[in-house]
This record gives sequence, structure tokens and C-alpha cells, in this order.
Amino acid sequence: MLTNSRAAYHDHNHQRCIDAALDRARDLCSQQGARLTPLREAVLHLIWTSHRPLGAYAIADLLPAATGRKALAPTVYRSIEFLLDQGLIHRVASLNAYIGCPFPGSRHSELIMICRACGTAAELSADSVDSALSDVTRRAGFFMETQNIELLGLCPGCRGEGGPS
Amino acid sequence: MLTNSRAAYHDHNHQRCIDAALDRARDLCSQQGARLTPLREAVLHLIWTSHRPLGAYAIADLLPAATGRKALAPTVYRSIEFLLDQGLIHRVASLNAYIGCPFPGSRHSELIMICRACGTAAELSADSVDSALSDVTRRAGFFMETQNIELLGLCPGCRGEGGPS
DNA sequence: GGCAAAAACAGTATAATGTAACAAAATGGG
DNA sequence: CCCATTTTGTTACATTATACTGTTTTTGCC
Ligand SMILES: [Zn+2]
Ligand SMILES: [Zn+2]
Ligand SMILES: [Zn+2]
Ligand SMILES: [Zn+2]
Repeated sequence: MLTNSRAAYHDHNHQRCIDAALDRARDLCSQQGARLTPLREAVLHLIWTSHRPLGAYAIADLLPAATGRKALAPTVYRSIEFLLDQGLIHRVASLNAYIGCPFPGSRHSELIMICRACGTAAELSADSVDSALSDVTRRAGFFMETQNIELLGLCPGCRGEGGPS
Repeated sequence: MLTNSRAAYHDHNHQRCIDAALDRARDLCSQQGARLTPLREAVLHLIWTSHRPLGAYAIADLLPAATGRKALAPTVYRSIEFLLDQGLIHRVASLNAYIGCPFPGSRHSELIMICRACGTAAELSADSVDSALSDVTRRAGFFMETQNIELLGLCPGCRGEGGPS
């Protein structure tokens, strides 16, 4: 089981998350011959500002303060497309928003747990889920290629405060 | 394992799918004291026209021919909201579209298999997936409430034609 | 360095999806 | 029938995303 839930859901030194993500991104891009330009890196940095998915127009609003240059929708979406292609971020379809991938480069299933109270999202990849999915879909005659799993619920912190026991 | 993949992915008498869905809808709504008005029933009927998810504006375009009255976005979205609340349809977030639920009324996980070639979507509910998900999310400290699983791949028909063996 | 090709970026306009707010009509119980 | 509630119609607008055109920047090559 591979997950960043520990960091996402508890107090932690988030600067280390950011630094690690940017380091991984630079490594991966140079390996792939992909160009992590200042703009793209700024967008990735913004997405990693927190563990909450960030929308494209929110990124556009935040970019000027981060880079000094203003950015309109197409510019932001081009960067997002690049980051998606490189596997550095994921799109959260149910929120129309984007979240940094904590383990890019490694093949992993895409399962996102979203807290409905605080909005924090953590990613999780587990063989047990993957094999259960492969198994039942194959029995249904379906050849699964990609998966998009978005779970809504309560994170450990928000569960304590007035949520279920 | 509960699924409508057999019907969705193979030749079948689709009129029976439609009739059965509308019958179930009428039953459930009368049980719940919910009002399945002509408009709402027409929207449900349109969504059941095929096993491909249908967008809200496509429904708006098709409604006049189906009912004689024109329908604008808010009207369509209100009917959609009603049908979602009653569990008669599901929203497919990755497509911004809506699909009829083949087993409304019964508690079931929401797992949709979408063929990227023909667009057909089938629903599947399996205990093995549910328990694997509950297990790994609980271990991650997450209290799962609702799930939205959208799988992309190839249906049996499209897999044969030039797809993988 | 100078130059051509490719890539990235900027900007305008517009498409597609979804919602807020209020008016009008239908429904159903006294 | 009369009133309260629900449903539907209508206008306006918000949000998310893309098509397209031209400009700038970068890159590889000489
Ligand atoms: Zn962090
Ligand atoms: Zn990931
Ligand atoms: Zn059918
Ligand atoms: Zn269903």
C-alpha cells in the first residue's frame, strides 16, 4: 500500500513535501527530456501549496503574485496539460481541480481520498484494490486501461470533530 | 457481482432495458412519495435511450422532440438533480454526463466501466472491490462515505476490432 | 555568433457546463 | 374554491475549458 495520507492528513513540515515534489519533477523531466520551464514549475509549485486540489482559474489568479507575470486561462491549461502528461499532477474530475502526485514516475493506480469537511485529498495505491478491480472487470468482459477512483469521506482530523466515532 | 455489462456490451432488446428502468422508477418514486412528473420521466427516458452517458445540454436539445415543450438548462438540471437524489441515474464526472442506474433502490457501490472506443458505459458492483476499498482506506485513516469509480478501457466488442487480444 | 525550425507563450474569442434568482404555473389538501 | 407548496419557465450569469492566431523564446545546427 502506497499512500501519502500520513502527510496529507496530519501536521507535518509541508515545505518538505513541496521541495521533494519539485525535486522529483526536475529529475523526471530531465530524464524524459521534457522541459520544466519556469512557468510550468510555478504552476506545479502552486498546486503543491497545499494538499487540497486547486482549480485552473485559481492557479491563474495566484500566478501573478508567484511569478510577476500575469497568466490567462490558455497559458495555465497548457502548463496543466504538460504536468498531466508527465504524470506530475492528477485531475480530480469531481472537483474540476488538480492535485500534485506524490509518487510520479512509478506506475500506480490512481485512487484519491477527498475529505468532504476540509477538502484535503490524499492519494493511495494498493495492489488489493487493483487486483480486485482487474478481476471483476475481466469477469464482466471489460479490458481496463486506466482508472479514476475518487472517494469522498472524512479524514482522521475531521472525523474526530463531530463526525462519526 | 452485480452488473449490467451483459446487456450494455452485447446485442440485446434495448426496449426492455428502457421499459424496465421506467417501471422501476415509477415503483420507487411511488414508494418514496416522490413525484416522477412527465418532464422528469422524459429526461430519464432520454438518458436511457442508449447505454452511453448523455450530457445535460444534449438532453436539453432532445427534449423538445420528446415532449413537445422546449427545455432550457435549469429545467434539465433540476430534473437531473431529482433523478440523482432518487438514485435513478448517476453522474459520470469524467464525461460531464449522466447514465441510468440499472439497479436503483438497492444499495450498491458505484463503479462504471466506460469503453473509450464506443462510449458505452456499464455499471458494476462487487463486494470484493468494496471490501478492498474499505480495508485500504481504513488503514489510511480515511472514513469512506461515497465512492466514484470510473474505469476507462475497451468493451468486449471493441476489444476484438483492432484492440488487444 | 547567426540562422532556421521547433517549442512555448500571450491574447482574443468563444464553447461547454452549471447555477442563482425570480416569475409563472401546476398540484393537492383544506 | 382558496391557499400553501411544489414544480416549471425565463433571464441572467458564473465557472471551466478550448480553438485559433500571432508573437516570443529556445534549440540545434552551421
Ligand atoms: Zn504536505
Ligand atoms: Zn499519482
Ligand atoms: Zn439496453
Ligand atoms: Zn447504480
